[in-house]
Amino acid sequence: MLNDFFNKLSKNILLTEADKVIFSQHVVVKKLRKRQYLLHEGEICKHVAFVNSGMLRSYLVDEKSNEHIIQFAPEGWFISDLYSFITEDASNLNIEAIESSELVLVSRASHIYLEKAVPEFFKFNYLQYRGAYIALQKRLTSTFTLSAEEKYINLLNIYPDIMQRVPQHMIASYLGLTAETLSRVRKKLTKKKSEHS
Amino acid sequence: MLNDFFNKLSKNILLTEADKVIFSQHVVVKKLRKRQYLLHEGEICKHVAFVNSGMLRSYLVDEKSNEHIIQFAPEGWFISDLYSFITEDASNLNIEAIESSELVLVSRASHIYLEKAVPEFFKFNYLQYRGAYIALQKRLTSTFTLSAEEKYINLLNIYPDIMQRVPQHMIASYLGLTAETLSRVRKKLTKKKSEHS
DNA sequence: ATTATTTCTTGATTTACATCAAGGTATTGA
DNA sequence: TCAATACCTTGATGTAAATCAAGAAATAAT
Repeated sequence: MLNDFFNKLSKNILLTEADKVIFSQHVVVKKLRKRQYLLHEGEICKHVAFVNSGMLRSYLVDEKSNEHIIQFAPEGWFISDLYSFITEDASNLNIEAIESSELVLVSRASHIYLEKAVPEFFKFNYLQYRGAYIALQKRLTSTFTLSAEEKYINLLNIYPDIMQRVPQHMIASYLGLTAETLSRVRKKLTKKKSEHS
Repeated sequence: MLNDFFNKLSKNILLTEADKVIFSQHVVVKKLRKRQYLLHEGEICKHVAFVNSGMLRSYLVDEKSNEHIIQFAPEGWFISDLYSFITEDASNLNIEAIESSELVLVSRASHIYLEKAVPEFFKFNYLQYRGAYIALQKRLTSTFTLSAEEKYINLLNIYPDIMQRVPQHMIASYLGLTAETLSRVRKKLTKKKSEHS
């Protein structure tokens, strides 16, 4: 049940069997069917979720009720609203399963406990946050510097696997484009490709 | 010399006098005049800099040679290219003093050493990265969801102090706007204000 | 003091992308 | 298996912000 979770942690830190026992006492496994929610905006985010299988997305709905996808989380990834999780303020985000998924949930109290009880977990989170910050900075610069077409190509290069499993309008939403614009970009790209041969 | 630096750390962690001695042996104080650089793109980022006084900016230059400001760092802030600092890959960023500044520099080797020798420093960085990630996510969502005018107002609310010290074209660059657009936004806002009275 | 540089403004024009609208194609579900 | 959603495409039109251009103000430098 927790194997994938432990393997993920073990990629960056050293977990003893004793550590694993501690973890197993402080996490919960949960299943979500496609289109079920882990978090609705307005709620306090109660968990960090590790995705054992399936895929989730977190997104925000703006004034004009357009959705903006913050993150995709396929198997092997974590997802949460870290801001709400830490501050216990109401979240602006929604977290939804876009495939039927199995999750390992860590509550706020458990998260704090585990960082103390398993110092390597503290280190793991240090690395996660640092990496997430760097990745997000790249995303920000790509939204500033690239055209719609370049953003799309760039994204395909970074996450080819994820982009194959996700509907186009969600890719558009992640990139800050409309579905129509992305459709036209794709058309142009296939035309380019065929001319190339 | 290092008082501001220690005060900053002490806001989040507990530093002993012994810790301070260790720090003082592993950091370097450096001054930059206005328009001098801490980092040029293509170089490996060798330091994390704490700003004792003055202000720096980090920015990236795109294909069309437009500048995009990633970060402003006035006194009390840290600045670096974390990606390059960690991976030792060449940086895409430039870091420049926009006022004459005094910095406390921590090299990569010292950073690693200090995190081991002063566990509280490791914790400090954990908190820094986590906070930076959350702040950056807010910045990303504001670029997705807000109009030019809203972005500007939002930024003034978050960093009123910094925005008063920085030329407008740099504010524009930070927001992903042109200087002309920001100038027009500001004109419209002063008009609104005068109508209000 | 006055030249030079940087910064800001304003107008005219262009452009990338959004919006609106409507039909087509899958996929899902009783 | 047929209706209902969800998803994708295409065209026509609109628009916020970029670009181009040129001058005015402010700051800095000699």
